[in-house]
Amino acid sequence: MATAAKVLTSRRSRRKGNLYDAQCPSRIVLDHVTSRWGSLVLLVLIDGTQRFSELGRAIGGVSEKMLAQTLQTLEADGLLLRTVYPTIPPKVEYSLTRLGTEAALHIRTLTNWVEDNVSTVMQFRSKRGGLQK
Amino acid sequence: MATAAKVLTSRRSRRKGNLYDAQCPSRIVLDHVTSRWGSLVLLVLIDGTQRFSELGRAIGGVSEKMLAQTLQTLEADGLLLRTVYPTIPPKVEYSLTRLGTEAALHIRTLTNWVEDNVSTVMQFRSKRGGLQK
DNA sequence: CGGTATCCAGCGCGATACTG
DNA sequence: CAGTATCGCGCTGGATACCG
Repeated sequence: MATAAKVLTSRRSRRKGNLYDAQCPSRIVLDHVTSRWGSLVLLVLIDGTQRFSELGRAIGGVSEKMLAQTLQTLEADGLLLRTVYPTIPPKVEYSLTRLGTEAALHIRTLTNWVEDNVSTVMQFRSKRGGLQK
Repeated sequence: MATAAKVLTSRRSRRKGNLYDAQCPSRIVLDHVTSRWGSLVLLVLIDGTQRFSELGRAIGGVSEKMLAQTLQTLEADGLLLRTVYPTIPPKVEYSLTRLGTEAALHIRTLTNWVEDNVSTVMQFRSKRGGLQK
């Protein structure tokens, strides 16, 4: 139906950016804050400044490589601040910027909702008897 | 310092689930709703019921395989409802459940925030001159 | 139309080793 | 301590073909 197609088109054009494109900046930033380790870093840093190794221990199960990569990305996005103390041994602290704090609070809202509703979801899944993936 | 470790421990135990474990149900559900195509499906369905091919066209760039897989996952999670009309040609409609609507609105809040702030992030990135990944 | 089945290329990510 | 460099495997996901 042409009408249905038209409705869809108008719906799409109403959106500000289009997250539908993988190259879209919004999509990229969204991927950063919702990524496996990105979201956890943001959540941990809500509680305050942390050092590199503290972050690693607090999160758990993250390799140094992925932690460093994640931190670089979030810093480049302006979501967190990296402070280097030129001492021996070296000491580097990470904290949220204003932008990062906003992002982190949104992530926390989302994760809180998930945690509040996960039992409902799991009941649903077990009834269906499958797809425990 | 032992104290720092203690603080961290107490911080972690304060959380309800621990998203830090990849096998944690909460983490899995979070991955589903924030996944590449999962979030887009939820956003599109806020506007109302859609057929399989309509979803595909509305989202754009998604393969049939990934769309089907995403829809199965979200249906298994109880986030969306799949209605099959046994006609020829077949017709299948997808709509959000109450749970799915809640999730979708949270996703929309997050994506709206990202779109509102993406310009700030991009300015930040271009100043730094690198990491356009 | 609305899927499933199969194949396989790319790269995300962990493991390991090394550095200032 | 806080990383970077390199290698290799595993799984995600796209392309293609087929089905009810």
